[in-house]
Amino acid sequence: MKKDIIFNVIKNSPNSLTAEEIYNDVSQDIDVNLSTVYRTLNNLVEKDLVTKVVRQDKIAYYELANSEPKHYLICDKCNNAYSTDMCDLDKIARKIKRETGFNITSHTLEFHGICPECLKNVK
Amino acid sequence: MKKDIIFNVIKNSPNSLTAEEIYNDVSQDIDVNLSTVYRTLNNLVEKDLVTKVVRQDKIAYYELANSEPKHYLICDKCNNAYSTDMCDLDKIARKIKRETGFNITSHTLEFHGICPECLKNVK
DNA sequence: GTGTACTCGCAAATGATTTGCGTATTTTTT
DNA sequence: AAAAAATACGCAAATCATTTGCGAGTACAC
Repeated sequence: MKKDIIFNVIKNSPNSLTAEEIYNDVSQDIDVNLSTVYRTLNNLVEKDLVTKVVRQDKIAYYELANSEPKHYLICDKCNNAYSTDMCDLDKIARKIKRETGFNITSHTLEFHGICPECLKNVK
Repeated sequence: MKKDIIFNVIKNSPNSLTAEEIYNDVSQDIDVNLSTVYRTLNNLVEKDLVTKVVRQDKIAYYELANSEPKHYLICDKCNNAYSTDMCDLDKIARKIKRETGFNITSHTLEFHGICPECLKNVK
């Protein structure tokens, strides 16, 4: 069924995707409705197979759950998102847990700025 | 003018506010339209007086610019947001800049989990 | 005083996402 | 395998935060 096809698109994508990107991709192979994509996506998120992250642009991005942490470098010029694992947040999370008693289960981190590509073009 | 009143609400609030919260607050004193609040907010953000952060709930939160970094502990039960500065992201940002050439200008960090209050009630 | 620039309110538009509902399609039960 | 129960899906309309067009009101400049 369509759920598998949608899930595969996410599984095979190196970066997180919007519902629309997923819809466009899936549409090339099968006939599907955008609302079905959204419904399926919510389903996959509920089942913890997919992670949904809302970024500053207010659009939800989906990616495989348990894939590496959701830390992005987002270029404010070209709007591309690069992910990075260059961050030791787990340590910080543990510290917060220890010192505040807040039971942290997930986190999102978004760096904004200008990517090297765009920096070149500015000059 | 109304811009000052709106700005003051933000200035005097210890935590970040939604447009609607600001609207409700301001409405107690003066007659104002919600679209004016939004327009003013965008204005203040443009002038770098106010910072806008979109959280995972897809709602924009506004706070005084240059106030401490935007790191939140958000409880998924009560939905309260606690801010924390217990994180050394500037160091990480510098490292990323150094190693990738990405020119980072800002960042947002959101921890999700259950706050100590709600943890108590669960049991 | 007349022009020019803001500031606002109001109603309508936007855009991502959700939902109601009727119809297929699959799965379970007998 | 047929009937019953549960899902999956398309379509159109609804949602909800936020934005925008437009016309009226207000302020400050020449």
